[in-house]
Amino acid sequence: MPTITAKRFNLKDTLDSGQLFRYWPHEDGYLIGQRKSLFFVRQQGDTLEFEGCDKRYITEFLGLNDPIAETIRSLKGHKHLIKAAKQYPGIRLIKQDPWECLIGFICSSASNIPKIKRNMDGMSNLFGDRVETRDETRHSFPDPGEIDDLGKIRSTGTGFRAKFIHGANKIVTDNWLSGLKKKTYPEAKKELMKIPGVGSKISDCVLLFSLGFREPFPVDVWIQRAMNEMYPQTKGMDPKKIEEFGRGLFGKDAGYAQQYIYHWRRNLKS
DNA sequence: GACCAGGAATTGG
DNA sequence: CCAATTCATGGT
Repeated sequence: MPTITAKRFNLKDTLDSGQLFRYWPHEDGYLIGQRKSLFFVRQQGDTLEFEGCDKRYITEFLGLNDPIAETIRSLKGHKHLIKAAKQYPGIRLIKQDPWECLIGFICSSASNIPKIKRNMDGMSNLFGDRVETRDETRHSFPDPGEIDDLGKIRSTGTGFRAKFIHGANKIVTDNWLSGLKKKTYPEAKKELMKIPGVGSKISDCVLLFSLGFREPFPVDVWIQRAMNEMYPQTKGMDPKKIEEFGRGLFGKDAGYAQQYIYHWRRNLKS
């Protein structure tokens, strides 16, 4: 199997930090689905072994070239944050397929990770094609335009989000999504929020986890909780205010700050 | 501004 | 165990 060297990287923490939904523990690694592809990755110390995709792709996907030392340096004045980052130094922001990411986070509203996984697997099974890697079969994630049956979308347990997914499927294209990368953060966010079911939090997730932006600071209940504890002055602020507070505090690396805080707080005590 | 949609997961008693 | 609460968005 081909390999890559990845220092101070942790595959498990990265995958389990709530960024993507179609991955499955397999043998002593993971199978990962992204649109038409299905690939396998396993970590052995500083070495990543992979199969089913090329080296350039997986390096980009896992954020292995992110200047993480620089990010930590620029955040080092924030002692609460550094505590979280030190506990999970191997987390990276991943760069996933924007369309699949968008639908995943539309599913995420008022939901939870196991259920989102079921929604996404269900839509792949109903609308996607068979794909195989290492003798395992999964289904690809459908393209924009292919998720065209509201009843089937409902049947995967998406509930009131089904009509948002159906609506997004009608108006979004891959080209439109890629075009957002060239815009500024506020402009790209404004565009994304035109999609039904996409508010401030979900657009920030898509910008951060698929379109390469680093300054979004998506605020969900876990971030709100953690920020209230770490920065008491945020108590009583609504999510929009906390988002502004976080971006003001952490600046261009607010996205990484958010990811450290989220994973740390969710894994606290248990 | 408060409530609901649909429902599994999580928390509280 | 069973009941209450959680949860992001858009519409009323």
